[in-house]
Amino acid sequence: MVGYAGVIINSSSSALDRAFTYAVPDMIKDKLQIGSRVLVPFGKGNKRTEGFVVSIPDAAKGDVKEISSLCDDLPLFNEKDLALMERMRERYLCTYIEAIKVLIPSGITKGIRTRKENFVFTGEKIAGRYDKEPYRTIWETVSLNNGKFNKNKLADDFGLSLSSVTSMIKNGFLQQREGVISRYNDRSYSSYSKKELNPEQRRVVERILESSGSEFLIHGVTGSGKTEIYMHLVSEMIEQGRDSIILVPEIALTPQMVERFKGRFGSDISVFHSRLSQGERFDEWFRVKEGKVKVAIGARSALFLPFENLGMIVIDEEHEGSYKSDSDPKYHAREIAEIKSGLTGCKVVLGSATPSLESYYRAATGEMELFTLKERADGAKMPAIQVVDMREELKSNNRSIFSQELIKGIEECLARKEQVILFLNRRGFSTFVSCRSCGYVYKCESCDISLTYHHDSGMLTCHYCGKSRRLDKLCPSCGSKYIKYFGIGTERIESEARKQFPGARTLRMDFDTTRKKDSHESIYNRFKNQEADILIGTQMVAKGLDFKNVTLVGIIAADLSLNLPDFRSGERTFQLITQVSGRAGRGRKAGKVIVQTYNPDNYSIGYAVKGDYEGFFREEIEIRRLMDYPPFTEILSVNMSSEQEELLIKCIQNVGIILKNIVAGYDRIELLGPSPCMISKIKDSHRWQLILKGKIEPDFADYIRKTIYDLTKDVYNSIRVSIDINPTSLL
DNA sequence: AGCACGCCGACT
DNA sequence: GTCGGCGTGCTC
Repeated sequence: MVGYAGVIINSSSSALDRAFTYAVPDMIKDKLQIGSRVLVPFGKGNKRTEGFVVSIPDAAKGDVKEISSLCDDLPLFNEKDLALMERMRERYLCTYIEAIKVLIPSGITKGIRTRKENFVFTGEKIAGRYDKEPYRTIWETVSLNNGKFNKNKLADDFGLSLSSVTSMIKNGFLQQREGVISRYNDRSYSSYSKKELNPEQRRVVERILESSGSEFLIHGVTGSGKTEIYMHLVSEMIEQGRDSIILVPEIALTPQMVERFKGRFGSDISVFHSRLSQGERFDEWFRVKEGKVKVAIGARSALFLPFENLGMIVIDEEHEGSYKSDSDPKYHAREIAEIKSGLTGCKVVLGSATPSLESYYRAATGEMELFTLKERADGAKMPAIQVVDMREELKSNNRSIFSQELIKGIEECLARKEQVILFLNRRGFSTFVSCRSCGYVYKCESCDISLTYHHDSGMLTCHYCGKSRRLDKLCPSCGSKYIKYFGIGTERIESEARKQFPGARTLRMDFDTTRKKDSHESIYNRFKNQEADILIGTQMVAKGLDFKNVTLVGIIAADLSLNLPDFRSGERTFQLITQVSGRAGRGRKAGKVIVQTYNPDNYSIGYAVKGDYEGFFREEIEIRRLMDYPPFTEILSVNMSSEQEELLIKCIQNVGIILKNIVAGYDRIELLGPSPCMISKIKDSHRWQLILKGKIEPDFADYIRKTIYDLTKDVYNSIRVSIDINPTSLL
């Protein structure tokens, strides 16, 4: 009997997105499994192509070719992963190969192997002419460090002669054995011992463990001790012999968080840091596969680590946008976790101080269990929040970016030798530069966006394509020297703060100051050690940082995110204000937050200031219901981009007409557009979009995908099409 | 996506 | 008579 295998070809073309049947040669018959990586002859030229086995049928129709070879000893995914891949294909309209590529470490197809080295062990007892120095010392040294080093490192570290070591190996007094070394950076962290839970925390842990439900939402104010709950759950899982995955937003993968988990779980843990090299990722993936790891903590990609016995997935700060992938497959970590839960029976624990509307709605309707933690675990008080109406400041002739109230607050805080965080969600010095004489605005040549002036570098930078150019002293259009700067960024805040509070030491934490490796950690530590009084930052100061001496947080412009034309802008504003406020008063001292805004009456600002999530939820969910937005509907956005604007418009309008006809047959689906995107050009690429809103079933989505694919296949090279289910924003 | 096949014009 | 341009269609 001949065996066959269904193979997915490693090619990005969606025309090849199906299994091809190959005959399995006898040689590899007993080793080949679902998930095996193979080389197969493919196409007219029978070019050796990489593929992945996804089925083992016992018959094949028509002519089949034979698999050339098996690439690895072990398969890279199993049948559960296969089921996950199918679901991803359905949900995210991706290809098999795209799904496979998020499941396996990227390095493997590029030929990355485990790194091996020859380690030195002691051999026979030295005798004869070797029974003297330096051989005795060498033998002694090796016996104390048996198998720990290779011969070069041994010679280097202990000042031994490499040639003597080599000759001892040759004569059998020492021997070399091959061992796998990990590229994993094994920095040691001080141990972080288990903390007693308060009754509220203990109730949550117990309830999650005993419940037969699979999904839970912990709605806990910042500082309510969610992390400690996670740790207790993980410990419990380890005792039951089950593994856990802790997902945290990229931005929260701070040394602090990692430190705590490493301190608690030691070498049982794998950290999926955002900047792991391919080799390091590969090694971590295999450590998990070999069962050497019981807990993984990491960004969304850690979800796909090959745990055999998964007991729990925690998604911390579940509302965070970074849980949605921006490259294909555009999956959402929360959805993947749910699918995995369905496949493996693991529990999914979501945690947030500001849950996403989607999750809270599901908890409210009983789809998952909700826990609400209203108190900070250490008994610290929630900070008092005060709103300052910036329109009043203007009326009383204060044109500075700081309100009187904020200036007073900072001065008092500095006088008490306490620290301040100032938050503004925009980097640079000024976001809009124009000529007062002729009205010329500095815009990016490649993008439809005004350039941001960076005072540090003296450059005008495009925040979309990254292009920079020097700011001319004279207007390039009329030659006038009256250049004016509008729109504030973090750099400007820093320079104003220095002017206003000359004695204070400032630190800035934004994309520009954290670009270098470890600079994030360094700024964090410097502020923590009170080497600065005022920390100015963007988003990244909003998450997870825990500074005991910070008693004042100033939100410079709460409305920045409010005015974006996106249905989630209210939710974002609420989240941002709440998260940033949570940075104040985390120690014994009471905290205070000052929120500056031009829209003090806006509901999301109002509820955030009151710390009233439920109130915000009730109002926002009604708006969503009325407007037919998620969670009541789903959104399928179709983005098309091209350097050829005319071709793009013609093409997307054509697609629009066809889709309109299709949608007419569904009474619960609505088509919006085509229209140019908010940012209509990025990197010389013009961007247009179509939006489908309504009850979107997998079959319908697949039909739409196929239709669009057919309509654009002849312009494949000039127009890029991207389809996204429930995008994070519609910009 | 590659790759071969095929039909047509151009060139030694 | 042969080389090579790219449009078309298939890949177990």
